[in-house]
Amino acid sequence: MSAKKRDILVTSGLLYANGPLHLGHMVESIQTDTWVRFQKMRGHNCMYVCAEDAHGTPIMVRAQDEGISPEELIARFDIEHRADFVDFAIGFDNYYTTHSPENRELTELIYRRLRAGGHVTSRVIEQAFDPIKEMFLPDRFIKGECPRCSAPDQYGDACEVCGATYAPTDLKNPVSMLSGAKPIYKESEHYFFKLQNFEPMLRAWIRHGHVQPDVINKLDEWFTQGLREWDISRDAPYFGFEIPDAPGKYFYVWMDAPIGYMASFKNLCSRTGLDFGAYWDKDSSTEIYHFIGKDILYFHTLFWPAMLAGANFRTPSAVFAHGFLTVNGQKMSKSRGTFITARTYLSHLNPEYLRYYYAAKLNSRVEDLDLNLDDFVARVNADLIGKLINIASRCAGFINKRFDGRLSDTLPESALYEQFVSAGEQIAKNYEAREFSRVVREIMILADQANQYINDQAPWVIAKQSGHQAELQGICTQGLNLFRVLVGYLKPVLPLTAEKTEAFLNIKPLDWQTLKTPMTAHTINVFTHLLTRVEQESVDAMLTATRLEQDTMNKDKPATGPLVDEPIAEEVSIDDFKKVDLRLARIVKARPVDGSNKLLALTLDLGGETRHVFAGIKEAYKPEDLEGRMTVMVANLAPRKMRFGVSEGMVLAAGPGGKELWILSPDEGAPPGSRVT
RNA sequence: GGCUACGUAGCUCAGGUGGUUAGAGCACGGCACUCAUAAUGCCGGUGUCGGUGGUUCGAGUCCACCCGUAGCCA
Repeated sequence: MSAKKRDILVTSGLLYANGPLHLGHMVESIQTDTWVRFQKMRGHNCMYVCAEDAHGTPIMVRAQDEGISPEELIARFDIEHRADFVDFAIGFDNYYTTHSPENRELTELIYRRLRAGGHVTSRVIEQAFDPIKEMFLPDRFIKGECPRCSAPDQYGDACEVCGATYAPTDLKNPVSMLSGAKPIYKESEHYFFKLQNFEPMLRAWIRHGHVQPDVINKLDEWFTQGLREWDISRDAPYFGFEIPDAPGKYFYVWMDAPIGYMASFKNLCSRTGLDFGAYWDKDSSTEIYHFIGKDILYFHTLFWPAMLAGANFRTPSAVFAHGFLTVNGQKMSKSRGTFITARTYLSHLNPEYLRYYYAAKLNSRVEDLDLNLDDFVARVNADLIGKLINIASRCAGFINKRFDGRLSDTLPESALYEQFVSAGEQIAKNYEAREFSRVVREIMILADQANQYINDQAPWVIAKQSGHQAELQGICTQGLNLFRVLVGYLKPVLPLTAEKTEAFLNIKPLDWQTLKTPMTAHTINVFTHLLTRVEQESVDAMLTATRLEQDTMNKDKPATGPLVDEPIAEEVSIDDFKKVDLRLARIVKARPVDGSNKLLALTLDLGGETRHVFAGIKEAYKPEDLEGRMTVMVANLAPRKMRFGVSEGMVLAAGPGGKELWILSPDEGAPPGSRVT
């Protein structure tokens, strides 16, 4: 262990002040908090700051919808988020907001320096504009049909059905999600950060151990595509900071968000007297680490270091990305009832169960982490209750009852204790490297050894023999000392259990150094429940509650579905309906149409008469699957001349279109030509 | 669609630079124990290492393609 005291600043990703925290957010907070607590236990000066991400269109729009100011909205989520973090024992040294004077000042400073350095340019671009709401629309606020596969209801940047990416101008039948109006296109001057100016600097930076090895490949891909200018401005109305010397223009939320890390730290400095410059100046020798999710690598490994370098600040020591959370092997999903919020979890389960389970599965790589709820129950109960807490539970009774809480003066097996102490260096290395799953594995191997020791010594046998009082006291003292070391090693993961243990053992807060000396000739308190088993019923109750919340939310939201997308048409009389002559037909032949990616040419047998019909169902059906099938057609529709020939009728089908289209089939037995009445 | 990563026992995961019969925990079966909110210890079986082909004396480990999962596409 290096005796040198390190100065470390740690951040985790900002939380968007637009919705509740869920168990996916907690992966990052727990990972970061565990690492920070470890550094503090090692005696380093480690500060953990974070903030609410408070700007941008979604927040502005939501506040409008709720009839409140954005400030009121972000204040509400700030309170909710803080409470969630406190209850999960996330020990921020400062939790702030990007909507702060410090952040405005720093954002303006960085912008001015970038501009002075020639790294900012401006030009007029064309952008979608909602004529009713009178505001420019982000891509995610425009929906329409995919230009490639015609899937309806797709966002302006990518199609979730076929995976195509495109510009919102490519969408067919685009509508604004805010007003339902068709967007128009308007010109506006935008400001750009010239990221490409920093390519050599960034290429060097990522090769010097500042990012994980598996991230370098991804970054190489971006370099290969070429770095492009980054649009850092948005037009009013926008909730954010106005750009200096540019009235009506605001900084894009992603511009001031990472600066929020600095602002939160600056706020901490003003409260505690820490030296801001010692951490952020260009020649700073302190360490700065950002823990983030893999989805925001681009911002943290390219834009952010480039912005800092361009504004004459130091760059981060490292960016640590983690994967996403899945629940029972699948993406968290509201419809599957696995979109579990932090608060719902907390109302049913102990936060340390989750801290332990995540730690047991986290490593230094950018890998997704699965919360398997059956495994969660089994693992927590087996490891924490069966192995760890049990050690104390099986020793404490004897010490409390037979020796009035008094531990023996020496350890009977000091070599075993020394072995536990020396294992601490490897555990520390793995903590430092964020290999928490290895940490947990190593600690559990030690816990097994402690249980073996007690089994071998059989204190319950000794207890029945007269004259072996000192031996009994020694065995239990040994067991409690091993337990104390294990809890010490797990303290970054289980701070609350560690605190209860410290109270039970009647000792000062554990750190890495104090573990090296055993606790002897000392009086402990009466053993109390340090941690209880996870009950399957609690997990079930949490899932039930999650489903209920989801149902409630769905009721509040306007329904979606075919009836909403296309309301039932105007009433007609039976005579009107009878004008349409629907007939059963057998599809005798189906073939693709040259030059059309939507149409199939169908030959239909009406039981004596043959019709040729073009049907727009090519994306939904293979021709060979249709041949021989019965279906329903409009038989008296006026023939229509098309580019590919004449269509003599129409086949009935339902669905929004594209791949989502289903033709009608009659029950078996009805002969072709039968009229539908 | 392009790119990146991942895909090992029923479950959750280990398996630097390719090398004897592929490992651990949980679960499961047997035995022991009873101090412990049944918690512990000992013994035991378990896998065509996603698929196909290739490089090699030898591949879970390297290469190609395919399938599946996740993310990114500013």
